[in-house]
Amino acid sequence: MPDEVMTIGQMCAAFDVTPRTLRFYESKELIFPLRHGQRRLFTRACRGRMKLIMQGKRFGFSLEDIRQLLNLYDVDDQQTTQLTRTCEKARERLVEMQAQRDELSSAIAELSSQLAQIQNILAQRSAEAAE
Amino acid sequence: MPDEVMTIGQMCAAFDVTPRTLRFYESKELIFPLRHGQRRLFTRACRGRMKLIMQGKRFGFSLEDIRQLLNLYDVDDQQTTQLTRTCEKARERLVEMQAQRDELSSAIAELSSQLAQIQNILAQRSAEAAE
DNA sequence: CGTCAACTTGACGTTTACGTCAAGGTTAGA
DNA sequence: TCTAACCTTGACGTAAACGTCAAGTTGACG
Repeated sequence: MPDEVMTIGQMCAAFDVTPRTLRFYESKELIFPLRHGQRRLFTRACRGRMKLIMQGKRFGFSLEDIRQLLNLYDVDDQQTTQLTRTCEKARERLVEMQAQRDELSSAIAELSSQLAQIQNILAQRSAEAAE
Repeated sequence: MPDEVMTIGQMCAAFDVTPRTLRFYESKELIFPLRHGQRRLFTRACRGRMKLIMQGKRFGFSLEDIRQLLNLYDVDDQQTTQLTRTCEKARERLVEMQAQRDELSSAIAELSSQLAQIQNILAQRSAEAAE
């Protein structure tokens, strides 16, 4: 059952993406569906890769980054190289993400503060108007 | 002195942007430099707007959002409409930014955890290799 | 007067991750 | 057998915010 192969439509439903997305990923060599005639057939391996792709996207990796990481899986049987490289990439990304979050946090604080100021002005103004 | 007018080069130095950026902003009607012949001259008002633009960008507003907010300043003398509208926009943006930060935080947590897992595997493996 | 740096407009290019047709092939069910 | 649903490739379009030429002007300085 889990070895059942899936059509593109089923894949779309399963991963909440469009056919265009899956074809695009294939064209970028992120997934390698089989063929039955012209039709694509997505194996269990494809689904595994798709899971990793979706995760990678959440982490903010580019598709090209993801492709490279996925390729290491294939090439490196022992997977030690792969794991080491993945660690490096993950650490780099973590640093970026943390920096991004810090910047975002301070921007949030700043915007909050400015919003409060404006609301003060408006409150005063409406108080004056009520005199 | 503060009413001194600036060339595009001086503006670039002051705001750390390229000439292309300033011309682009003018074409998008975010700033309205004077002219001396063909040359652009950036007034104090321009610099004020540029400050707001740079802030807006930090907050993640699009240039189009920023343009609209800036325009309200000009149109609305009493500025009450402007301030109210700005508040709305700011609140909307704050919600988005907070959501973004939350998502980023959970992605960071997830990636950290996965990184830790991989590092465990590698640690085990190198321990085994040392036997 | 020359020239060099700084300025101008115009227009096409870049990036990423797909969206959106168009035109046609295939297959399952009535 | 016919049709509707699903699939295919190909190719152009989209968004944002500029980058990157090219070719021509202008202004200050020596």
